[in-house]
Amino acid sequence: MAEKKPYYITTAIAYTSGKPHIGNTYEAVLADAIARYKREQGYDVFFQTGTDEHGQKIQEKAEAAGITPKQYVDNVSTTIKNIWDLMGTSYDRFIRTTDEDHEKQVKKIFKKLYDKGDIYKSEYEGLYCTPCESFWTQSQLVDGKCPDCGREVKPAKEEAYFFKMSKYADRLIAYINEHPEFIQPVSRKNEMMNNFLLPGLQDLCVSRTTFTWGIQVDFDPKHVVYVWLDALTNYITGIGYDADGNSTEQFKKYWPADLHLIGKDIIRFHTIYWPIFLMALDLPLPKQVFGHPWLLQGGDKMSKSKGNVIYADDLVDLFGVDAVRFFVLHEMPFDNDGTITWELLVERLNSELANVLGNLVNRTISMSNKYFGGVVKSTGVSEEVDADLKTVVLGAAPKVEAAMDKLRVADAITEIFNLFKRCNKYIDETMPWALAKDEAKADRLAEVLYNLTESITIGASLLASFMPETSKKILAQLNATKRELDSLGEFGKYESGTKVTDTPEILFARLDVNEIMEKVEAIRAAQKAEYEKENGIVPAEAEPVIDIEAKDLISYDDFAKLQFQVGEILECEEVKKSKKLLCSKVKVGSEVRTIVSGIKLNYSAEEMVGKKVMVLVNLEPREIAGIKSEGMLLCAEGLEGELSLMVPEKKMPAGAEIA
RNA sequence: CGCGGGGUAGAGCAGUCUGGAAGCUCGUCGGGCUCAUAACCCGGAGGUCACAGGUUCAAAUCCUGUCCCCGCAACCA
Repeated sequence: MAEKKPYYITTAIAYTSGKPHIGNTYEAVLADAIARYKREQGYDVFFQTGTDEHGQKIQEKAEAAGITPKQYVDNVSTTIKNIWDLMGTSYDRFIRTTDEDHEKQVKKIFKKLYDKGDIYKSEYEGLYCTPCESFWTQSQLVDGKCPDCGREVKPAKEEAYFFKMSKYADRLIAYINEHPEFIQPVSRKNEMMNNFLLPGLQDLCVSRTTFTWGIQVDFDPKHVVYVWLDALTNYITGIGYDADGNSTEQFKKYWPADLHLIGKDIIRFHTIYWPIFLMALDLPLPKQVFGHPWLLQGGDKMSKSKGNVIYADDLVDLFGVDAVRFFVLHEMPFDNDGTITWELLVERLNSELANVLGNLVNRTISMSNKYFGGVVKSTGVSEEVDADLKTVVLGAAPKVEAAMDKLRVADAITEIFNLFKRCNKYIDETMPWALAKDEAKADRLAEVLYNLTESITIGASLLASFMPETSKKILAQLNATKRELDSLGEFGKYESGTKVTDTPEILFARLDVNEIMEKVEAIRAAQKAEYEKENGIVPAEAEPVIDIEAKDLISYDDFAKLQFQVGEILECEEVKKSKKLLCSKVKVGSEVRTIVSGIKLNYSAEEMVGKKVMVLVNLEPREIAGIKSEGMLLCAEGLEGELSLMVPEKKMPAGAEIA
C-alpha cells in the first residue's frame, strides 16, 4: 500500500479572553469536518487547534479577577478545549501559546530573525499615559487626554523591536500572483494586494515593554514578544519546528500546511505577515489560507448584557451535538456571512433531521421488522424505478467529493440529504405497504427494503465526517458497517440476510418552537444575571445610580477657565457617512457657531432645532469628519450610553453665561 | 469621496466569477398515501431578481450611476 499522503490543517488559535460563542466554535467544527473527510479520503491528517494566551488584555483581566494571568488562561483555555471536545472536534494537538515547547521556539525564532537582521531595535513613538502605561494615538485621545483615565498624556518614545516587512514584499507579491489558490475565497486576494501589499508594507512592531504577560525576549528581558509573532508561529512549533535546524520528523512530514482555516478578519495576518515570517525563516509557505465568513446572530447585536449571546454548550443541551454541527456546517454559505437564531435551528432540525433523515431511517427499519422480522434480503427482483434511486445514491459520493475539494462543506451536506430525500420518494414510488398485501410480491418487497437499507448505509457513511455520532447510530441500527469512501461507487454491498435492530431509536425528535423558546428565555435570563453579577450591576429595581471614577480635585481657577453659555440650535443636519454625528448651527450671543456632536443615535436633526442647550464655548476648535467644530454641546450619559442634552430649566436667552 | 458585506416569492437563502427558459428550504393552498416522528410523496399560488441607464440576439449575471440595509474602522469637543 502506498504511503498515505500527509494533510496538515489548522484553525486559528482562539484568544483566551473569554468563553467562545457559537461563531468561534463554528471554525473548529468546520475544520473538524474537513479533517475527518480528508482522513476518510485516506490522507494522513494532522489537525491542530488551540489557544492564544498572551497579551495585555489578558494581564488586565487577570488582575481584575485577582488571579495570576496563568491561572486566568488555564481556566479559559480549559473552557475552550471542553467546548471543542463537546463538539466532537478530532484535533491531533491542542496547542497553547503558554506551552513550554512553543515558548522556547518563539524565543529562538525571535533571536534567529534578530541575528539575521530582519528584526531591529528602534523606537515606537506615540502619546504616553504614565499611570496607565499605555500608548495612544492622537485620534484615540479623549479631550486630548488618556481615554482610560482622563489624565494628561505626553509624547514619548518606547524602545521596541521591529520586523522588516518591506524586505520581503516583492517576493510575497510574486508568490501570491503565481499561486492564485493561496488566498481563499479569491475575492480576498485583491483586497490584500490593493490595500496592503501594493501601497507598501510598514515594518511591524514585534515587541512590547508596556506589559509583561508574554514570551520574554531572551537577550533583552524587558521586552516581550508581541502578539502575531507569538501566535502565528504556533502552526510550526506545534508540529515540532526547531529554529536551530533540529526539527522533528513530524515537522518535515507535515510542513508546509495544506490549509489554514481562519476567520475573514485575520486574513491579512495570515496572508501577509505569516508568509513573510516564514520567508525570513527560509520555510515554505502554507498551500492555502481560507478566510471563512462569520456566523452572525440574527436580530439584536450580540451582547452579554442583553443575555443573547449564543453558546455552543447551550445549543448542545437543547439540540444535541450533531444537530448543532449540522446547522453550523449546513447553514453557512461559502463566502457570505450566515445567520443563526434559535428559531431557525428548530426549523432546520425539524425539517431536515427529524422529517427527512430520522423518519426515513425509522420507517425503513419499521417496515423490515413488520414484514420480514427485521431480516433484510436481496432477492434481485428489480424494477425500473430502482435505476434512478441507484443513480442518485451512487452519484452522491462524487458530488460530495467535488464540493469538499472546493471547501464547500455546506454543499456537500446538501448532496447527502438529497440522497435521503430520494429514498423517501422511492418509498412512495414503490409503496411497500401495498406490496405487503400481495404474497406473490414478497420478493419484490424484500428487494425494495434491501435497496433502501443499502442506500441509507451509503448515505450514513458519507455523513460520518459531518455528523459522526448520527452516522454511527444509523449504521448500528441497520447492523451495517461503515463504507470506505472509495467503495461508495458500488451498490449492493450490504450483506443480504442481515437483521436490523428491532427497536429503532428516534434519531431526532421533532421540537416545538414555543417550548424551545421558553427554555431560551431561561438561558438568557441566567446569562444576563451572570453578567450583572460579574460586573457588579445591581438589577434596576429602584432607579439605578451611576458611579464613575473620581478625577483629581481642581482649583476654582481651573474651573474658571471653562466658559459655558446657553446656545440656541438654529439649524441641524446629519453628517453624511457618519453613524453618530449631527452638525448644528448654534447661536451663542450674536455669534453663530458650527458644532459637531455625536448624538445622532439619541436625537434627530429635526428635533434639535430650536433647543436651547449648554455649550462649552472656549474649547479649541477641532476638525471632525471634515467639519470644523467650534465648541461642545454638553450631555449626560446614562447606563446604556444614552444621551440627554443639558438644557436650562427656565427660559434663557442664547448667550447667557452658565457659571 | 475610509474598508468591506448585502438588497432575488411572506421568511431565510442559492444562483452573479464562466450571460442563454428564475431555483432551494420553511410557510401557504390543493391533492395522494398510511410504512413512519401529524411524517412522507405530488401539484399550485406567490418574484418588474433595490432603482435608472448602457453593452448584447440574449442580463439577476457584464459596464456606468443612484438609493437603502448591515458589519468594521473612524468619530462621539
